Amino acid sequence: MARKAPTNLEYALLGLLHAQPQSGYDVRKTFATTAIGNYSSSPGAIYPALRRLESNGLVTGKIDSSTELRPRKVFAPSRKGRAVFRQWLQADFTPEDVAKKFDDLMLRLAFHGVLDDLAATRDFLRVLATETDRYIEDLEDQLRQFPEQTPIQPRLALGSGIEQYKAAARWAHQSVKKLTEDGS
Amino acid sequence: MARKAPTNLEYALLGLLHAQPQSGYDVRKTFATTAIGNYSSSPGAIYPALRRLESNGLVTGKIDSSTELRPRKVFAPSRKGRAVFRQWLQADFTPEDVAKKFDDLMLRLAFHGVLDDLAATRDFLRVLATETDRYIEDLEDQLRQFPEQTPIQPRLALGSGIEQYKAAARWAHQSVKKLTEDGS
DNA sequence: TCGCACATGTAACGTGTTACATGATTCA
DNA sequence: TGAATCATGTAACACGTTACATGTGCGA
Repeated sequence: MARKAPTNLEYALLGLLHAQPQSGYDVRKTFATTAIGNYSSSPGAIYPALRRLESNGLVTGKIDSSTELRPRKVFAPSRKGRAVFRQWLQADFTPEDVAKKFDDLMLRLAFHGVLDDLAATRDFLRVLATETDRYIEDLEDQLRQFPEQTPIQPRLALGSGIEQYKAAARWAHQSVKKLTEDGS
Repeated sequence: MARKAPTNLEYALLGLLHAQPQSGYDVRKTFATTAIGNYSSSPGAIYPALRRLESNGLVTGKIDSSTELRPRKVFAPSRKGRAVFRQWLQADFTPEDVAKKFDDLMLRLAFHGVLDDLAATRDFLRVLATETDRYIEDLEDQLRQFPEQTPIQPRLALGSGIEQYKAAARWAHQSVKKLTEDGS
């Protein structure tokens, strides 16, 4: 065994199927119209990913012929799929994740509700907040270490990143507070 | 002809070579230690990309045997490479770019200095600022359209995105102001 | 002598992109 | 009749990831 970990797209699909069993076409619409991750809604990505999930036993597909249109294939997570998904949600994350894969962490957060454990979400956000604070210092160091004559454009680009991470940090701290207040 | 457009990694390499002709190993170090894009420093990405640039005539490589270590291959942009790079910097961008490829735009901004035209950078930021404002409204609409019973986690995840884009918008507007003041 | 920094590369693999194919139903 | 929407899929392709290969010089 020791199967390879699912890709982010596969986790995103698994998450959507947790909320509501649905077809590939349905999730394509979701990807096309909402800001979830930034996953492509291209059929060449979605359908093969659903196939992989199915052949790994993480979802089960059933043909729904009840409609008069072309039959839909509706997928739902299996018990194993649910277990794998929960483990992904609860996995530790590293400083590198904050620096390079912030979006992945937001994807996990978006689906954190399936754990049905606000304390877990609060802890997640707490770690995120402190790691983000740390990374901001890192970025500010990089800005300081730019040589004197560095033109303004790279400074601006880095500055944009810093401002965005600062906003994320404020948001994370505030969210922890919010969850602590109405969660206890 | 009608060559395929370079990848972002290739543009990033081209940009670094504009600042200073250097070897693959040199750029790997840069990628490994700075926040430039989030490009990987893996040799399996860098060396083939440099090869592609070379075979498309965008950079030229010269063996530098002056050191006693294993000889380095130092790359520099060609005339054609410089032209292609400038065109990339000046290309229009779409709302989709702001929504899904903000990082790419920051990469372009970081290298905008090679245009040596502060007015161009200011215009770039102006468009970026207004498009970002627009996208924020989009995201806030999505948040409002969440059904009543939506759990808090997806709201938080979307909220994080909104806060980050708001920070980016403030930064962009402020940068325009800064460039207008000391640029005229 | 062991390992690390320098320096460049290759091979297998998996995944996403793009473009195409198919076919039914609904509406103008 | 033709176009749009529903719905699923495949094939070619290119790129990045991971892991491996190779070889020198230097410091412990």
